[in-house]
Amino acid sequence: MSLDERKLEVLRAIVGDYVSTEEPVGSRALAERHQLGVSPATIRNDMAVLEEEGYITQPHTSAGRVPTDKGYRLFVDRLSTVKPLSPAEKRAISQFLDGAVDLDDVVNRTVRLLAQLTRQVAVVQYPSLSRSSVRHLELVPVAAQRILLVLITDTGRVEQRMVEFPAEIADETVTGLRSAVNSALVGRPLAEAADQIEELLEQVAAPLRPWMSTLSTVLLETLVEKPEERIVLAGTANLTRSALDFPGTIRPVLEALEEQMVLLRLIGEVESPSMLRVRIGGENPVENLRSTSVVSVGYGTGANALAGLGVLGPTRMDYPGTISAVRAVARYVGDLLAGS
Amino acid sequence: MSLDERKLEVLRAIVGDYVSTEEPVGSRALAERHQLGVSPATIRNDMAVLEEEGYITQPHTSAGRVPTDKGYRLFVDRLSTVKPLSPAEKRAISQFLDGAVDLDDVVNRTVRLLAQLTRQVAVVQYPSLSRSSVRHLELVPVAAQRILLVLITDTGRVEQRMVEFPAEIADETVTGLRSAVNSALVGRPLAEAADQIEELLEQVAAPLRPWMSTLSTVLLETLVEKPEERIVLAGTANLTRSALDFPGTIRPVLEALEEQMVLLRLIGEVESPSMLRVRIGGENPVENLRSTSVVSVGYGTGANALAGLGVLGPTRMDYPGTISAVRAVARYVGDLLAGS
DNA sequence: CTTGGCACTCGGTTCGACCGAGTGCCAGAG
DNA sequence: CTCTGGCACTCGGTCGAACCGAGTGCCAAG
Repeated sequence: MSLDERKLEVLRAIVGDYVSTEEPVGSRALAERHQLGVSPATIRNDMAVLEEEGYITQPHTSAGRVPTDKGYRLFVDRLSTVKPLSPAEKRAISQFLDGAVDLDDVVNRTVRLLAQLTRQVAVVQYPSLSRSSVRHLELVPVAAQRILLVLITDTGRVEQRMVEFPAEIADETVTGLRSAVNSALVGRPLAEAADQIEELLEQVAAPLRPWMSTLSTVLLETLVEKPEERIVLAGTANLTRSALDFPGTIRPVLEALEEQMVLLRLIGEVESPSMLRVRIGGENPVENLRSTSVVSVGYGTGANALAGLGVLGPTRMDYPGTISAVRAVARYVGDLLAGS
Repeated sequence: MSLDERKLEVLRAIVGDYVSTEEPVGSRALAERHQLGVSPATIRNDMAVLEEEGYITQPHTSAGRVPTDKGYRLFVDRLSTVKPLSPAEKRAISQFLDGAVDLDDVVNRTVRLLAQLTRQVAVVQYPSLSRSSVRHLELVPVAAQRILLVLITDTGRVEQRMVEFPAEIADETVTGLRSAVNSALVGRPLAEAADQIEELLEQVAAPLRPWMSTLSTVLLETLVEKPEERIVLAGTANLTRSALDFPGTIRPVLEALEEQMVLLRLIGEVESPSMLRVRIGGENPVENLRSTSVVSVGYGTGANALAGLGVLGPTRMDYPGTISAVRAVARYVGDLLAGS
């Protein structure tokens, strides 16, 4: 059942040629362009075996072969060699990302850079709230019974939420609440804040208690139960580069990309940075993305991942190049955030 | 040169039929579907005149007629009657938008709603900073020489910016700066904040001066000189609905939509709410969008516009329906923000 | 001014022929 | 047992001819 060396070489050549030419590749072309040292007829025999094993397929009888998802998988796992970035690309990364003034800026630049570098659709997640800690909480009165709660995390994210109280709230009350929540929560990971918030309600001075009750409900809701994840996209125009890659239309892909939840499933499930993941075609959990591949990786400061980023493109993509680019950008962004 | 009543009626019928069938419309079909009271031959004569005047055109000799940009323009200006929203649509708007918990939520819901309602690409701008006032400024120390400046506006926008100081900064200094900037700027429109910021630098207590110098530079830069505009999109998948509408590919359109500046030019230039603007095909300032139409309107609280929103679609769009939807959503969002 | 008639144009479709890339199989050589 | 050259076969893509039909422009008559 195992394939000998030459058959693997043939598969590698097929993937390489198909990715660059966008056309099914036949035995003659293969023999000409690569030094395999054997005749087209021999290659045909190898191809027959590869097809039987499910690594390649024929679009129709008199056409060349095209890799299947399984073929790409083997290629990615065992046949591709790392393609280091060119100095120009490395320079582009640092030039593009240095000079970002805040987190929004970092994320926006990153997603554009990644789209440009890979010529695919780029996806970048903001540092996940659930993996961040509280740096500061601010309460800003905006109306008699309303205050704006502003959360600032150690990763630089700033989140807002309106809090509505059942009665008018005095300035001293706001001050009291502010120092109470800050002393209880600053420095805490959001993921572990639930207990603190409940404790807070008990420990706080009696006059503040009713207010704190409302506030802690909102805090629990927005910080712990359903912390908002932010995701940005760029390079959707790259989907139109080769119309052949998608059956009929790119519509289902565009639809999938509009769903936050889908994007989160694609790139958000990361544990450690530098853990890179490639999902090829049908391996993908999302129905609409069965004809695309996703390369994703975690990025972060040190050993723990803050969030994910990645790119999405046709299964016929330049895996080695894309993987290098994604990895390099993730590392750079991680370092950048660690320094701030 | 002026067209008589029947010719206008014919143009209206052509636009209507073409929008719904997506096919060039001929004289026979026109006579059958509309009660114009004349024969196809007569309609042909009218069409010949309309074509000579540039309102309609023939894709090729033996095809029916299609409206030109000029034809759509006349239709929008003089021939279309307002199409009120159905009760179901009105209900959808209020259900969809009520229950938003903060500005991000409002904007996100709005853009999705608009895309769904019009079945086009929806564009919504956050309340413009230059038309907002300062509600609160917060300074949060994040490192020895760094603080995070957080601006909260009366429209609920929260903006952040990192400020780097040349030396370590003490807590009292931060407190001093915080109260200084707040007392000087709270309640001021950002557009008029420049003078205040310069004054601030002179009036502030001497020990704070060097710090204030750095801070005021950043303030000027981020609040006055290049206030950041935010824009969100939804419904790009709608571009694929009819492939015929775009010459060859939607690529140029997707590219244009990725440029913040382009979007800003399309929907950001509004003076008063309820001033609705329709840009048809070639009227569009952006090269890549010459085959699309944009319907935009300002939204705001009371008489002054906060920002713009709108939709973009093929020139062959249902103008009356789209215009009503855009107007209704803008009004609803304006009211929603006025109440918060 | 309107109408019916008529010749004309031209894009779209269908059909058949043909070409060529590519395959699978087989027999013979190494 | 493996590789190779030869050969028949398949089948998608292209080209051209024929044809159909929608739609037009023009004209003469009402």
